[in-house]
Amino acid sequence: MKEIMIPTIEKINIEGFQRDLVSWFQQEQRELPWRKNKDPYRVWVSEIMLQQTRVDTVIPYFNRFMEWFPTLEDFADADEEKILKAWEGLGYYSRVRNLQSAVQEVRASYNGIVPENPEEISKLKGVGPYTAGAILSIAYGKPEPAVDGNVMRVLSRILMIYEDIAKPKTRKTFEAAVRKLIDHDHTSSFNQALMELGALICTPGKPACLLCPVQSHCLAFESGVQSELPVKIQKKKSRDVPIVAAILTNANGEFLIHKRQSAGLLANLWEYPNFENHAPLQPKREFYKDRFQEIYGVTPEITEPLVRIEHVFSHLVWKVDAYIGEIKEMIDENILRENQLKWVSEAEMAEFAFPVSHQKMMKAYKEKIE
DNA sequence: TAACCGTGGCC
DNA sequence: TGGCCAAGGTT
Repeated sequence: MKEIMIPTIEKINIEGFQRDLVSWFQQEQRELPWRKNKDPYRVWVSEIMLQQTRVDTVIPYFNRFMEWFPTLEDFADADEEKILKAWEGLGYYSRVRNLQSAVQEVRASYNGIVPENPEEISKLKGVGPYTAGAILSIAYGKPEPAVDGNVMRVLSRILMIYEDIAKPKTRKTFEAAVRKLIDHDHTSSFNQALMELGALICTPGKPACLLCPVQSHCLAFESGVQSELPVKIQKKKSRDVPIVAAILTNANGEFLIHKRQSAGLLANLWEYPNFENHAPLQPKREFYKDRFQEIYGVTPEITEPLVRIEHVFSHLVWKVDAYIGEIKEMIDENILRENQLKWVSEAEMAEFAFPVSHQKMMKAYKEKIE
């Protein structure tokens, strides 16, 4: 175990920094639903939702989640369809499956009490270094670092750290810095203050240094280099994936939906039948009909084009060509089951979680048939 | 380590 | 308009 050196930390007036940062937070913090109390379950849910997701996006999801699952036990007992529906549109869907798995583990192994030490809490699915530190410091007052993108940006400027924050090992440098800087009497406020400052003042583009409560402690401001920090290498471009999809109906006015596989992209979500179109120059309708038969065991009549949708993911882009089609013949129950297919009415469909691109397909369909 | 894993807002 | 960004974790 090699000790991490941060030479510039010697230049910081630590007590003054703590005082200015914490008092600013205690006066200026936003009122947010997960700040109403320190219930570890609520803190936990909020931290998972907030991973890579903006506060304004999370707020309505969090409030609805607490209505649906007020306690840890309620969530532990919920069925998978319901928890995915609670997450529909938030993205990174493994978060909610890991959260339920972890909550069930807490109930089974810890008598329903979220563990308050780093070793145990870090074993829970979906709880990494950041989330562990956030729960421990916010809910339990433990002096643990909670290093997210905000904290790395803020402290890279305060301490003039030029390490590339896109590299995983860099997080350890900032954890070491937080361990030196953290106010042991106000762990919750201190950690949240670093993030709040990053969100409101010490922003990526043009930081509002003139409004900053810790400007007098900031080495980057002192040197006028705050806009050069943090150092972050750019990620490479994502690739395009051409997709053909179809909203398929039967004589009863029902829609054919398909459950995605239990691992990987959009795992366990429902979707309209589709496939990767590796032969985009093929003549359309008969070719598509054959592909649907090969993949799903159903033979639709593709009647007309519906809409083109671009679905941007972190690392790839779906270029979706959506069509409308009909299935005239009766499909055997075994075929439906084996291929994870289901006929549902419009009302029933509302119980299932869909990716955003497929929600857009249905929206376009409804507008078209009006 | 680097790739995978969503989505919406912003400039 | 396209790249960047947002309270990351897993493999």
